[in-house]
Amino acid sequence: MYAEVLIEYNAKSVDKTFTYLIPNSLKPDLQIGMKVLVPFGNKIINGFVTNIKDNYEEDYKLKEITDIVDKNLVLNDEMLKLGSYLQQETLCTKITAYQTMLPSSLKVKDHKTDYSKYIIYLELNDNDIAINDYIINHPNRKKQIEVLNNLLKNKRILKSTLTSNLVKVLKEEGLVKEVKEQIYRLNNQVKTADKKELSLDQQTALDSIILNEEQTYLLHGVTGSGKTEVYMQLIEKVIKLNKTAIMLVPEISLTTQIINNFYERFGSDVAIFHSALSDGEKYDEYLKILRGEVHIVIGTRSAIFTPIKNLGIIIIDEEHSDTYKQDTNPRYHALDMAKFRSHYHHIPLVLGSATPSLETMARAKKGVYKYLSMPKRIGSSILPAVKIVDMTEEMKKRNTVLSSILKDKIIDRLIKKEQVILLLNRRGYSTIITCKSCGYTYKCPHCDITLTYHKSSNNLRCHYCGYTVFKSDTCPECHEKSISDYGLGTEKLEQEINKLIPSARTIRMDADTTRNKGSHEDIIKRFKNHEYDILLGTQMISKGLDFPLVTLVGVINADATLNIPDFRSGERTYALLSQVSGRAGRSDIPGEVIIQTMNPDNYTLNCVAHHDYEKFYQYEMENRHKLDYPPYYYLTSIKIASSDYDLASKEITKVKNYLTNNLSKTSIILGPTTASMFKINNIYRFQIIIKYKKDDQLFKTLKELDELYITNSKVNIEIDNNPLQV
DNA sequence: AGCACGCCGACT
DNA sequence: GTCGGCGTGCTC
Repeated sequence: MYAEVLIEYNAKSVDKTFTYLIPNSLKPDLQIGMKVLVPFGNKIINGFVTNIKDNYEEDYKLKEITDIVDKNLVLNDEMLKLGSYLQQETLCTKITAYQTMLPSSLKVKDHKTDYSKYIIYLELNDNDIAINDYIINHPNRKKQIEVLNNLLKNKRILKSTLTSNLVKVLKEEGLVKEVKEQIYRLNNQVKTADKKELSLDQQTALDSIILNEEQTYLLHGVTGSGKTEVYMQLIEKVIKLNKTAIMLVPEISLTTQIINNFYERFGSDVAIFHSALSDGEKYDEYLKILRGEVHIVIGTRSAIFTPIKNLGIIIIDEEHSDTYKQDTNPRYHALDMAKFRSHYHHIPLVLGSATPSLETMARAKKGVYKYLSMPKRIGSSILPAVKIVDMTEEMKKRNTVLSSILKDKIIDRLIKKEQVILLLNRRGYSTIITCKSCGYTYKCPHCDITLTYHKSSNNLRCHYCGYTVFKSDTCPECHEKSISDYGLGTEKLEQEINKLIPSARTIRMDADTTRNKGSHEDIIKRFKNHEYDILLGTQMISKGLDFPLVTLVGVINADATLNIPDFRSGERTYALLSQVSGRAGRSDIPGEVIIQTMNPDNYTLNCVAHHDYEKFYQYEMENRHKLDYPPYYYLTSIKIASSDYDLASKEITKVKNYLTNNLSKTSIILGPTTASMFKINNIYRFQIIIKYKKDDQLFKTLKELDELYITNSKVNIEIDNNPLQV
């Protein structure tokens, strides 16, 4: 018997199978879809079995498979097919596709590593005579006799409750043995809640979703309309049919409330799966899923690859979130993978959002997806009133950070003992540091961007490569003492608020204050406990949090997100601002939102203010139509990266010619241009954008292009189908 | 990816 | 004349 094995070297040049002999000792266990150890060159490395066959024709001296990495882990037929779909879609190497599907803890270096966690019990060896003799012969060994008597009564004792020496002696006498039992690290969640009464909208949505049928649904529900309850009752229905469910959420750390809801409702029937778990935790959750011990998997993007059997429904919450697309290789979108699985099992796929992506909404309008709407908040709470404040007017009054109306309203909430959330989508202290006398600006020497000033550490940092330099008072160019800073970051905002409203207790949440594990949850918990009055931070404060005391949300600088040069910046701004607005007034007290901007007439902002998604959608679709952008056209981006500027620019021209000669004439090829992040970490990037509606030549051509650079060590090609950013 | 083999420049 | 640069090709 022979096995075809993919080698775990992620290089295009070894992206093919190698044939190995299967030794007799492994024949009973080895299956397609298992990880193995094989000799390759002069090393023993990991591999992945893609096929097992009885004969081998070629005249080549074969080596034997050394061992199986983990007998527990086998990818089934669905997973193998999903893997090859992933590989095709993203043009990644085959081995990358399969590695992506397995938890990273299984990239075993030392193959003896066992990620299973055990609990060890002591049990008696069944030898009553020896035990009796021992007790009689050693009457003064009281501790040991106590243990033996205890064992005669209770069968087993936790080893960890006894001293190691005591255990050692009993084992040496041959009286007891150790028994290992595998345990899971995350466990013992107790079901405490029952299902809630549904509103009419919720009930209609729930009833409209047909199980056992392949269909994608868009569940369009405003913030606070109770989407989570619909998900939970859907899953209950699925479980009653003895089937299982996967629910994807954007980021686990930001959605702990959803997870807790699920734990409360479903107890230990839930496995969670995301990248912040430790290797051991991930291994455990993966095993639970593989062994069929849970019916529900909740997780981030990568959870779409968990091998849960008998799948009955897939739910993607906050469907519009960018986090569902991986921005490193393989550049897959979880939605595509979900569609594959929905098709494989003939089951529904539910996309939930308050602000659907234009692509999704367009498909819903065309009837490709079934459209379900929940336009009202549940209970007595209503959507907050939103006011746009013209900051050009405020600037004249020297109110550079807080408009007078926002300041007054904050003070009002402090008096009423209510809470405030302030969004500023830029971290650090200030965004630009320049010399007033010579115009010098600090830029990163490795990247093509300006450095951000961080006051707490008094240094300047590059937010792309992490380059850090100490800030001096004098200009490094002209040595004048005229360095000054412009632009507003969260750090400065916090300081300004402490200055303007000294009585307010503020807490800041951004990438800088949440670096340590658990700090995120800590900030949320302390704010919820009303240890603070104001939570300020970047977009991470906008997601899925439910603070009943928050009645005011302020957007400090709406232009920060609006002015990002990307065709999706309007869509992102709409989603972000609606989401953060949704944090206001979640309970009985109505909420209020203040949006500060230099562009008070901006269409997108006014749609946000009127909670008018439909109007925004129509307007934005018109723009997309005029400019041939998605959803009217598909996009593919091709980047050429090299540390050699001239080489990269030469190669991108070659790529352009190749595309022009091979793609269909209906496809639009734009560029080459410098990529939006032109120089990062001393690597230069040029890019070409392809816009197409239908191009039979596209995938073939992209593949050929990709292969042209297999052996080129100086130039790298990066192909991204349906990129989120261009 | 890693490693060996192989063909042209500055050195004990 | 040799040491060593990294270009090319192979690994079941």
